[in-house]
This record gives sequence, structure tokens and C-alpha cells, in this order.
Amino acid sequence: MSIKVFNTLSRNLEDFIPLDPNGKQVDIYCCGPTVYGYIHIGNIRTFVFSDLVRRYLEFSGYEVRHVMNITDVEDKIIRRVAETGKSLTEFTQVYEKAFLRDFKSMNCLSPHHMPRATEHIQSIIDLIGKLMHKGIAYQVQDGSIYFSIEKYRSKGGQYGRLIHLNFEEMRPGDRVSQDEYDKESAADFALWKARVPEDGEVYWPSPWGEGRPGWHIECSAMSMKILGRSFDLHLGGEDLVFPHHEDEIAQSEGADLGENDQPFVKYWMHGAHLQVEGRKMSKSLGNFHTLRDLFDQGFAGVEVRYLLTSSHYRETFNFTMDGLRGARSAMSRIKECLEKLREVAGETKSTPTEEVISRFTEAMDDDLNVSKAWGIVFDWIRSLNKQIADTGLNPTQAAAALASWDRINSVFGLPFDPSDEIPEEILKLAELRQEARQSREFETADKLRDQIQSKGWRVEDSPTGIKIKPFQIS
RNA sequence: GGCGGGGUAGCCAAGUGGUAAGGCAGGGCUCUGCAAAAGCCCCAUUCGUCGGUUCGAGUCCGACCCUCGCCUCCA
Repeated sequence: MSIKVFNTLSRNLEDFIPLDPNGKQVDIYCCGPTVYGYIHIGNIRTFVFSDLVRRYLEFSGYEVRHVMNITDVEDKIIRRVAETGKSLTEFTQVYEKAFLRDFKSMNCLSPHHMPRATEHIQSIIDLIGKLMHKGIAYQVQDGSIYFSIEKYRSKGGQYGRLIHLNFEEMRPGDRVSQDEYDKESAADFALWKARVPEDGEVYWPSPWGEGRPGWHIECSAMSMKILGRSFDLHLGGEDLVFPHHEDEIAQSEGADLGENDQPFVKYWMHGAHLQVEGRKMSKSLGNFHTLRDLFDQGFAGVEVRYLLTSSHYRETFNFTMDGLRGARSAMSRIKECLEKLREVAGETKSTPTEEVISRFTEAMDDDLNVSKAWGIVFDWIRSLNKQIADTGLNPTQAAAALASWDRINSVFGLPFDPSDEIPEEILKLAELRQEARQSREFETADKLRDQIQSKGWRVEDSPTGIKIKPFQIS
């Protein structure tokens, strides 16, 4: 009956039970983008995954409070800012806007809060202050502040719950960057990075001198500020398990270590990465796709979103252009069925059919088993098609089917575009063609059909009359 | 080296002890003046390999092979 999710903390399926004693409100935090460039199809997968989780929680009757951060200060950003000569805000605004546009085009629901790191510097400083006070953060010679994993553990903090790594046996030094040379231990991470000349104008004052936040601290500070010290669900891509999320736990629980033994987050869910054409996506392999690229190739948001929601979030997904073309066929199948249902239903309204909804729910309750859920939906579509063709479907049944789809699609969130307005000119040509057909002047009719097609529209004859659709190339 | 995913039809993919969902592609049919579109039907004696447990194994156990990822840039 209840939702089961795979919790990265326990590496097990767990019943999802919100912290809210009334069992009603659910607070979720999704790691948002670092705005230094256009996001790619892999990023999109993670955001669509988070959106699916939120939508399914809402479908299940929870009141969701959804926070997604915008990380707008960080090493790569600072480097790019220096290269471009723009101000930090000028630079990040471009990519933040582009991100929001992509996010919307995937029909992702807007989070209730989208805090920017640069607007929460004070919260970040306060949190670092608490960690300093606890004695689990320390300042090094250049002024930077680091989190001490050793001190955290010696005071009872548990480090490594997410990643399950043996830190005693880790080789120090391999990838420690130069600005971190005087850390006490290789695994320690920066909370506050002291200002260096390369940072340009990107710095803030703090009790420890001018500088900027480390990479992980903003998520701890902002999530706790908005959602409180403990919340239900934290989401992100699998690469964030370590170090980002591990460090978030340490910072957040470290700040009131010994005073509060509540876990920072109850459930952690991580989306797997995707590959493109069977290989890791990379610019050098030429298989690096941004959403813009796919739209430029004529694909629609609904097709990309379907493809990304057609396989389980914990499995590596192989994104292929073939798959995307297949998604187009699958989507048009659903679209056709819905159109026929609308014709039959007319103005009649009804409520969802219990049977298909409960089967769908059962599949999704099982850690979002979308493959199974889609199997149920397509079985259902086929049986509807059959009913429409064979026995006929009365308007009430058709309306019930449409209501069921709306309910299901409140979870899948497929943005079926409203049908394009058919231009007057095309309608006129189609009418002339009909007249020609009726007087059996097929040559004239075919010429008119070609003419219509050359203008980007396709006319289809069906038993119930003609249909005019936009003509898709590819 | 440590940790963790995977290997099911041409491709994608569900299925954790009872005899292989679903999607795409392909084939056939229906409808049609012809098309197109759509719909329906068909499409894995078999689940990486070899052993074992069991009345029964894709599912459990053991060994092996292959593949992908993480181990302080990353969605």
C-alpha cells in the first residue's frame, strides 16, 4: 500500500514514511545545477527523475515542499568569470535562465524554493561558525576553513554512511589540489576558501577573512534554512553520493553534534547516469547532447521526457537517437488514442477507472517501477483501441479513460503540445481536395495533397472524415 | 586494489521459485480511389557460461567470463 524507495543510506528498499507526524507533508531537496554552462541530457535525466519523484509523491496524496538550489559560486564559475571578464551575476544569469528554460521545456514542476548560494552567504557563514565553535572545523595558514573528519568522528560523528568507504585505507594525496596543501588530512574538505587574486571580485567578508564558500556547504546551509534541521528526502545524481552528499551530512549533523541526534535526511535517492550510444557522454566522442541540440534536430520535449522516464532511475540508461525516434512512435500512439477518446467523449465528463489506476499505483509504489507502469499503460491503450474499433465505447467510458490518463500523466508529466492551429489556406486547399475526390478527379486531388504537404501539413483520410496534421520531417 | 551496478529477442526493457510484460524496429492483415496515418494480429522452447539445490530456476547457491560506474571536477 505504501511507497517503497531505495534508500542509499541503507542500500535497501524502505517503506516511505514522512517525518511529519500527520503523515501529510513531505519535504524534499534536490541538488540543482551549477550554472557555468548549458546543461546536457545527463543533467536533464536527473532533473526529470527528481520531478518524477515529486509528482509521484503528490499523486500519492502528500503535500510536497520542494527545494532546488542554484549553485552560482564555485571554482569553475569563478574561472569562467575571470576568462569572460563579466561580473559573477552577469555570467551566472545567462546559464541560470537557460537552465530554467530547459527545465520548463521538460515540463518539470517548479520547485517551491530555488535558493541561490550567493544569496545565502550569511547562513553559510553562520553554519561554518557553529562548526568552528564545535571544534570540528579549523583554519589553515592561507585563511581557508576546513572540515576535520577526524575530529568529527572523534566526537561521535559518523562519516562514510552513504559511500561505505574504508577511510583508513585511503591513499592520501592523489588528487589533492594545490590550494589545499596544508589540510590536516586528505579527506578534509573546504568550508570556506580564502580569497586569492584569481578570484577577482568574487569574495565576501567573513569572520575568517575575505573568501567564498566551499562546494558542499551551500546545500547544507540552504536546505536546513528552508526545510529545517531534518527533512524527508534528498535527491541527486549518483556522482553526488560522494563526496558531496557525504560531506553535507557531516556538516549538517556536525553543527549540533551531541545536542541533536536526528539524522539530517531520512531518505536519500540517487539517479544513475546515462550513456549515449553505449558510451560515456563526452565532447571528444561527439555524443554530447544539450537539450537545444535535440530540439534543433526536430525532437519535442514530450519525446525526450518519455525516453528519460521509460527506464528505472537506478539503472544506467543508454540514450540513443534510435531510442528517441522510437519514443516519437510510442508517443504518437498515445496521442492518437487520446484524440479518438476525445472525439467519442465530447463534452461528457467522468472519473478515472479504478482498475488501471490501481495497477499503475502498484507498479510505481515499488521504487518507481516505470517500466512496469508503462507496460500497464500500453496494455490499456491497446484494449481501448480495440474497444473503440470493435464494440464501440460510449462517451462516459471514453471520458473515464481520459480522466484516467490525466491522473496517470500527472505523474509522467508528458507535455503533449496542444494541436497547432491549422492555417486558413491549408483548410481551403483541403476542402478543394475533398471536392475533387468526391467528383472522382483523383489527379487534381493528389496534386492538392502534394501542395498541402509542401506547406508542411499532411492530410489524412479516415472513416470519420479528413484529418490535417503538421508534417514531421525525419 | 576497494566498493557498487549490469548481462533477458535486431534494439530498449519488466520480471526474485510455478513455466518469458511492455515499447521500438520487422512481417502479415484491415481500412483506402491511390496513398498516408491509424488499428489489430504475429514475432524469445529461452534469459552471459558451467556446475549445484529443487517436483520445478531468468529467478536461490557456487565458480567463471564480459561490461559499466564510483574511490575527493562531475547530474
